[in-house]
Amino acid sequence: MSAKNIEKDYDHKKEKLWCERWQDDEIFKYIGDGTRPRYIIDTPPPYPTGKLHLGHVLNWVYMDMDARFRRLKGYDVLFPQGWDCHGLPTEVKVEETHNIKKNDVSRAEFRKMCVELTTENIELMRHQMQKVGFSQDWSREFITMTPEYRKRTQLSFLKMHEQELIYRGIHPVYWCPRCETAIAFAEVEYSDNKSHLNYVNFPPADLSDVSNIPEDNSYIRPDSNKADSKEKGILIATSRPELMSACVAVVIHPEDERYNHLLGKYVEVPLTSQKVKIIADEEVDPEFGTGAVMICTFGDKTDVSWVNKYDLEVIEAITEQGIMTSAAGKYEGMTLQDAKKATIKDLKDEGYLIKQEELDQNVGQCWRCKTPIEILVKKQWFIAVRKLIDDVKKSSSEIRWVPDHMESRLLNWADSMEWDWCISRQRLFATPIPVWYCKECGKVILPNEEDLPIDPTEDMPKQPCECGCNEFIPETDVLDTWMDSSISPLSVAEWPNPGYENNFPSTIRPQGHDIIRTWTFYTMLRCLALTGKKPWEDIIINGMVFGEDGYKMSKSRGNVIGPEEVIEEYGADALRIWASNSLPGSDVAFAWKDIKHGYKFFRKFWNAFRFISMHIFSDDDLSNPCEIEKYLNPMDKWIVSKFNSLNKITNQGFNDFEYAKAVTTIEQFVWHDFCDEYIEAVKYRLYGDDVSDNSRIAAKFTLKYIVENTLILLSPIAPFFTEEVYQHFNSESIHVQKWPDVIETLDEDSLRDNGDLTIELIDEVRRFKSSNKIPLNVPLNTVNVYTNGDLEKIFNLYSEDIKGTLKISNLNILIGKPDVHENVIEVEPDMSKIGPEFRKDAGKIIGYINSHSADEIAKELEESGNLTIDDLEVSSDYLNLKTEVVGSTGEKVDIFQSEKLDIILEVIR
RNA sequence: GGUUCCGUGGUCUAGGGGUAUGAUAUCUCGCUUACAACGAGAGGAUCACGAGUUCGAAUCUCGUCGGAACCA
Repeated sequence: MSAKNIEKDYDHKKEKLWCERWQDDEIFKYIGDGTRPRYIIDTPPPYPTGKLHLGHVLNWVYMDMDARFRRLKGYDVLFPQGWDCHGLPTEVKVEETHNIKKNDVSRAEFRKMCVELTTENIELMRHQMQKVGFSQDWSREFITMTPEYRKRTQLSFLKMHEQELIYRGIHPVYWCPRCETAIAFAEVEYSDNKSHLNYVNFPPADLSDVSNIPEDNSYIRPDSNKADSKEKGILIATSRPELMSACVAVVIHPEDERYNHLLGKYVEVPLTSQKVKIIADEEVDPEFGTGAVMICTFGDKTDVSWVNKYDLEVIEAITEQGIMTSAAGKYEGMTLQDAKKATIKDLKDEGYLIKQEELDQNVGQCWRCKTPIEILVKKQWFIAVRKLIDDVKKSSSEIRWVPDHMESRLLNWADSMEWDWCISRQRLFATPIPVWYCKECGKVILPNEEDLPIDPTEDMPKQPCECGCNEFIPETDVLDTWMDSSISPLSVAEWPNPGYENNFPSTIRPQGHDIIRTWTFYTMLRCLALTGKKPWEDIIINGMVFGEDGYKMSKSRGNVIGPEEVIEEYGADALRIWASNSLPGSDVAFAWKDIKHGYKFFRKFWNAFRFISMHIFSDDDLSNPCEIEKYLNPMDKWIVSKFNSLNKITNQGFNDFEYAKAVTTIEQFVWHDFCDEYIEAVKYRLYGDDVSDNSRIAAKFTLKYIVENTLILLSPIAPFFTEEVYQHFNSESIHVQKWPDVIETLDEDSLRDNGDLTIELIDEVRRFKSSNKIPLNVPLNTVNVYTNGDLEKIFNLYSEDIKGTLKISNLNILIGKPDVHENVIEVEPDMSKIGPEFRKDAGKIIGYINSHSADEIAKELEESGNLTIDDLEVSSDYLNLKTEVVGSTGEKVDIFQSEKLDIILEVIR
């Protein structure tokens, strides 16, 4: 191969050829036979929207770098990809595209349309993922809408039902009256709203006709004795007067002196006239409104906890559609809004309403349609989350969290669980709840495991009910989508097939911090319930992606940038390098300049490769490292020792998920140590006529070694670029290579340090040239380096490289000082020495130095060797003296003093 | 409202008891037989504010203010 074949510029458009090749060669396939240590990734199954966004990219770049790194380290990596298909957005989209309502067609037909749309979207996203270079084993893909997956979800339902961790119960649930479905806590969105706080008089109840006053907290049904609206009872404040008909008690703070004489007394609810007791609870804020609150079924979450706590009755005043029921009396059939207006008007007319004031409210609404949610009492299926909280917390402590502070999000959430997890959904496109009810006795009938998956609306139980009845009512509700995705590590391991334990728990769960309270929590819970084990060893959390404006990327904010536009212009590797240059857990801002920076880095690396390609693919034989190593000169050893450091730092960076550290260290090494310093320092050996063959071959060998192996370190981050270059060295893919070994014989700090000092000297001469307006390539006649004994030894070792790199004809490295004067121009206290030594007196010394001129101090030092400050003796060891040199003879020389090294240069042009 | 994270040159960022790293932008100089989309140099930060601990605080502690995210 010769230089002619290397393109002038790196072409990122070639990336797509490599993805095809990798897929064809199946180099990412999981073996799973245990011959190599296993590394299992519990890949998140994204919702197939059809569009990959930068949040996905960040999340998947972490996974992909991890997968590729572990492969280099010899692991058998299982990196699967799943799709979490079920969900309301798809149903809505299908209704839109086909211009239908879901009930216009049969359940089966509607589901078919959803499956079609989802299949298309998966295909699109699969393709987009490959374009970013993600190295999943696509033969292990899992799709939650398939029969195989549905079988697992339903099986997990049966298993948990057996353990009585799943139950059907009457329970308050968040309900969207528009979507007519229960929704999970996580699906409730809160938004600030203006509303009114109504001050309503609840007059004292006339109990004269009531024969038996209940001993508990039950309310008393309306009777003929109607109270006078004007009679002063208790003034309550409410933002939801339309729920007055569902009022079952009034609650005050136990220490509120305005009201506590009323405790246990009954008041009459205006308009609907039931008589309710006044009770006390600490939760009431006496400062808010009037300090007296009505408890309804259910105005908000606190109502639910009070109803439970005080064993209050339940009055259902709202239907699933958000319409008032017969319990609402004359308001029956009205919408909530109409009932509210009518109630307020009636309260006013009848003299109950004392005043209204504006109220800033934080209203819970449906995340999808933004309709305010209600709390209804419904028969639903639940998972008994609270039984498992302690297990989840214990399991969490056995998992390594990266970063560790993310664990507190899970623990705080687990501790705040008040309700169980409602898993029924009144939708269509989801895994059916595998249950029938006996038409006769109402018994819950479950299918046999071997018959799964089933759809109770299409299949029937194989046996009659115990009561003899052979007619069944199918459960039409379906399962919450988290029921599918929260068994992903089990699905990845192909649970419950024999041998699943080999691949479970997963080694790692990579995910965003936004779903710790959902996906993480549910997965831990379900895996514990189903296997008794934690789902993963490690969990690595990525942050959210922000736009260039500093806010989280979102459509509504209009700051979204798609991966495809970045890839088109700068390539996937530039995008990946942006993503890699971040910390787990921290949010990452997108910035075009970061992308450009990555792009520039690849150009720089490409050019370095193009340069060395002109030399290393030559007639010189570089194939015998053992032989060549003998001829490595000090500069070669320096760059190899620096590479050894790089190897260790990146290894540790990848291992600890400190990707930013890995990528910046590689960049620094390539750009500065290798390109700016090493390549410049070997040119004379490549081009010079008076250079030995051995020296030339050693230089070429070193160039090749560094580039070839640096590519491997970089390959998890930039799989395309590194493959493109690596192909010039090896016809095998870079992604099936091994992580390079540290060359122990060349892994000494002295090699690195001495080389660094020499580089510093070379830089000083360059600075000298620059400040004297001498072009860099102009040869210098004589350079005398005056320095101390330590540096003299080092520089002499490197003298050939110094001469060659800087084109110096005569280089003399001497101990001592040239015939010049040195003037002290600045004295700085060296706090790192003065502090620990003089402790409390440190301030005195600093004061002395600041109040005396550099000249005075220099004079004192010269005369007595020390500074005498009161009773303290401070030698020059504790001071940093800045000096300037002035030539003392008439000789035509340039004098240059280094600020960093103990050297003075004397240059004769 | 709760929880968590974060405030460091104009902008972004590393570090985390001894006057601060790097990037980017700006200015100056230079065509290094790979790269001018390059290289060298310069200027530019009382490390959000206040108190405490300490000889010494950007760093530790407490408080205040500000920002963001997640959740209610």
